[in-house]
Amino acid sequence: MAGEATGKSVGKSGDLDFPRPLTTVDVVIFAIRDDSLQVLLVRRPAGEGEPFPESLALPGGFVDVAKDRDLAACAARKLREKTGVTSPYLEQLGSWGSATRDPRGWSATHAYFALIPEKAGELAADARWFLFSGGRLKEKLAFDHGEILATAIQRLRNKVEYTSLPAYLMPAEFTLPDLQRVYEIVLDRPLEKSAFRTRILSADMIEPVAKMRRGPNRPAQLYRLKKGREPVYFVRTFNPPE
Amino acid sequence: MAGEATGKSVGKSGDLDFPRPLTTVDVVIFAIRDDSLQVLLVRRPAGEGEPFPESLALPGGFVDVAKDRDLAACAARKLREKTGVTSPYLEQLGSWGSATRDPRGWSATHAYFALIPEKAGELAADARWFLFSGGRLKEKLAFDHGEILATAIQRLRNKVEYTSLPAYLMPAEFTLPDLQRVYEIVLDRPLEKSAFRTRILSADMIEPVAKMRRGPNRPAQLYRLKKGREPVYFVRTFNPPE
DNA sequence: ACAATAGTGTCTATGAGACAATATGGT
DNA sequence: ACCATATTGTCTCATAGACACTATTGT
Repeated sequence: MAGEATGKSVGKSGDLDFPRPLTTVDVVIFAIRDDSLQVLLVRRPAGEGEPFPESLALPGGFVDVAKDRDLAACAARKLREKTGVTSPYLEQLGSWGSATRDPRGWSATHAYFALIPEKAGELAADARWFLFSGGRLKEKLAFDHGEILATAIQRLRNKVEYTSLPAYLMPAEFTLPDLQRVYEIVLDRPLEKSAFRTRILSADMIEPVAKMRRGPNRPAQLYRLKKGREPVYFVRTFNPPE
Repeated sequence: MAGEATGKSVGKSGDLDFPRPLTTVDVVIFAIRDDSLQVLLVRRPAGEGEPFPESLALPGGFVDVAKDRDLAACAARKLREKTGVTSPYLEQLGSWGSATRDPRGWSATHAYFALIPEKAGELAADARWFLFSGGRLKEKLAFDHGEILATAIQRLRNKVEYTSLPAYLMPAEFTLPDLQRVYEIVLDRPLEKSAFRTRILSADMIEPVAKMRRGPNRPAQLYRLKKGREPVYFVRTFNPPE
């Protein structure tokens, strides 16, 4: 994987004296707020030499070779710094690298995506939640972050069709109608109550707690995620997405 | 994603004078040969200062900021250099980065995986095919390439359950029993003939050519992939993988 | 005719989709 | 009693799994 002659700029064996791309990590952080899917963005600084000054961007930054053990730790650190959340659902999304995506030079970013419950920790000063109107964000993002965000949403929607991922967007205790609502928000289409309940309950992913949610109508059973934090994969998608 | 203060080693805004990780790209190349799934590996050089001298490794190497437009182009170039194949199925697998995976320092690799037909182009001198015995490779690989390879196999097996990916492992013309055999090789379990045919034929991914494969028994219809090269996603997996 | 593999049909089980029916709280 | 929502049940449909049956070649 390394050490072979790949071009003029790479010298003889063992020689590491050639230009290296910039290496960054970015995190797409999703949460359900106000009955809709929202993403956490930061405002870029306005300093001299800064690319995309004052633009909106995904939270992220350079890998710190002194501080970060590995990429996942770097992503977890950035998530923690921005949201205070320490143990969320964090999955690698992919990487984007090219000569032109950053005006400062060849750069590659490792993108992660995180799902956190609404009322998690304290938000950083420069971070704000943004919602999608019609499945799209209104504002333009710095770098290729718009593309990365679009990929993240696509991946999330896709996986929600056949996995229990939305469970990671829920508070500690929730009802089945709550969970179904989150599925519907992410998929942006209604689901059948009966089929939904059958699927979730037979997946052995949640367990009832000895409490009910009371309201102006029939109370609903409260559930919590089972210990095994692994997401569940269903053998069918929800709808034949025609 | 960049430019914020992330630690002592990162200076003030716009300052890019801090240590950068090494950036590489590695490619996991699969093909069906001799009725089994095989992967292309290279022998690492023995020069002084080379990590893992003479070990087996995935084909790959440093990103060449002068030569490579982007990561995908870099992966395609490495695939072409090793196999002569120019338009295969090439998908990003993920990235691995840490302080310790390469003894030369903090490094991050962008891993891709490729599916190519058996009798594709000319193999590079240092490259050889290796097969899995019992789903595992016998030899140890350099760096964390064993882990990357395991992830690739897992991803391939997983996707074969509900996609048409094995079609990219086929020659230009093939029969349905041929294709079923490739599914079975990758999944390492037999599939039902009838359900298999129904699924594939209703997926509208292949079309018959006006030829039959003849043998010492009933001839089989030959098919080819339809133009639209996108993989097909089925709404169910093959077996409830209990 | 026979062997061998290609291709089709039949029957059952599972789970989704549609939608009706019932249950249980607040007011 | 009535409303609103939770929860369950019924019926139909599509497709996988199992497996039997038919088709078509070479020998």
